[in-house]
Amino acid sequence: MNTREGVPLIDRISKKERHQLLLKIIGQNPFVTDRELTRELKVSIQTIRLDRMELGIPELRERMKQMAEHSYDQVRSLSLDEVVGEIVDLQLDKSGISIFEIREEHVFTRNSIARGHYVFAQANSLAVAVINDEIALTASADIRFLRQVHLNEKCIAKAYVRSMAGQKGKAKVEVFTYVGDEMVFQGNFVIYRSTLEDNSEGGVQDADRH
Amino acid sequence: MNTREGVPLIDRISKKERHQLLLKIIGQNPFVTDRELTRELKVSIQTIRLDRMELGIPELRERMKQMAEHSYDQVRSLSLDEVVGEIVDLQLDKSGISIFEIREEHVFTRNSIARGHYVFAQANSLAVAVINDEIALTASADIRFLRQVHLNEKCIAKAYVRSMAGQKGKAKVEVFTYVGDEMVFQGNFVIYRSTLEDNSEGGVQDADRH
DNA sequence: TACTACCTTAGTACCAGGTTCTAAGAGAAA
DNA sequence: TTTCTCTTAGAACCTGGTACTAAGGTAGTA
Repeated sequence: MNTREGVPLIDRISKKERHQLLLKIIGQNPFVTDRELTRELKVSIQTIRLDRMELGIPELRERMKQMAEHSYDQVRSLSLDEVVGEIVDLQLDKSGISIFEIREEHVFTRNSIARGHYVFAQANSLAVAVINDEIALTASADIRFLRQVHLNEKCIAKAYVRSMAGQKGKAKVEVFTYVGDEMVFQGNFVIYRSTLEDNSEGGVQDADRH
Repeated sequence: MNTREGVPLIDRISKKERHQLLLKIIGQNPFVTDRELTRELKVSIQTIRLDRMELGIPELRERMKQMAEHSYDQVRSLSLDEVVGEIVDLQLDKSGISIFEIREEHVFTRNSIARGHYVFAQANSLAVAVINDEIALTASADIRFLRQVHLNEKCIAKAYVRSMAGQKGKAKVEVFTYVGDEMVFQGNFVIYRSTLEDNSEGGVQDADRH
């Protein structure tokens, strides 16, 4: 044990401890190089590399690549997220259907139950989308969460336009969300609509909606 | 101009065109190497590198690093996002305040008005957070969007626990959201709570909540 | 026609941050 | 003493570049 004179075990830590420390350091800062790690852990660069191998930690560049790819995927899926849920059927001013699968990022980590606002967001997005109007905004809503929705469940929301209130600027939309044939959510939305209200801005109500 | 025999200007494009193409290709796939680009653009690797220099496009590794750093920041801010909005005051089972700033990603691109479900999400998160319970889930809600919220506006949500319904498993929470001193949203939430319901699982109601 | 400017290509040296492999020493256990 | 694990060292090699020098083609112009 460290045959030197008075110095007994100064900062000599076990392999296991070093591995824990290594995981922690890389966890906190994934952009650290092996050379920087030698300074923090006081071992040679070869040891660092053996450690990474044992722990299955890829090299810095690979770590960055994975993060970059991950973020690229995320950005792409977020930009698709104009609407929460995928609209699979849409009859403007009549009805619409959207599908939304509950993933990790939508649930409480404690119990894997979906956060209410994601279920709401799907219904809200669909209620807005189904209104054939340039500007459609939620005015109010009356909602019920009928049963908990869990990780990996697929929510199918169906929206029906119930009343156009004589073009008076508001539409009522009813949304039912199902998992399988169980209803998990029900909401009555009142949606503001812009067109044909007071000033007819002419011809925009057929603008491209997808 | 291409002194060879019959072949006139076959896929000989101008520098400008090549630059446009280069930008497009890297835009579509930031993970492309210079070597791969030589195959797509039919020029030498030196030309590719001169082009990148002129256009100020960094090398592959630098591009990946930037994306990774960007996503790292995002992930960190997202993981704070257990709750939509930042909770600045919390008196469990009594009241809470959260702040949420409307950014680009929260608005309709057309008119920069916040999507309703973000405003709802802030209120819903706060309503759930204010309940001092292991498991708290939204059962139903009655909400009003009182005025549109625009890009860069700061929403301040205040939640008040109105009734504990005699520990019967439900709590009523009222949430008011303001921009400045204007009320923009109001919601009445009914929140399921787990503890002290039918089976007393003992001592968990003081579990760490932050 | 020659001169000049620009574009393109080739090649070399060098770099960071590694992998892979061989080898050897130190300390502890059998 | 031998054996084993842990640690360190060093060399060869890899990818995806940068930085720099040099040379050839092409085009326009005097």
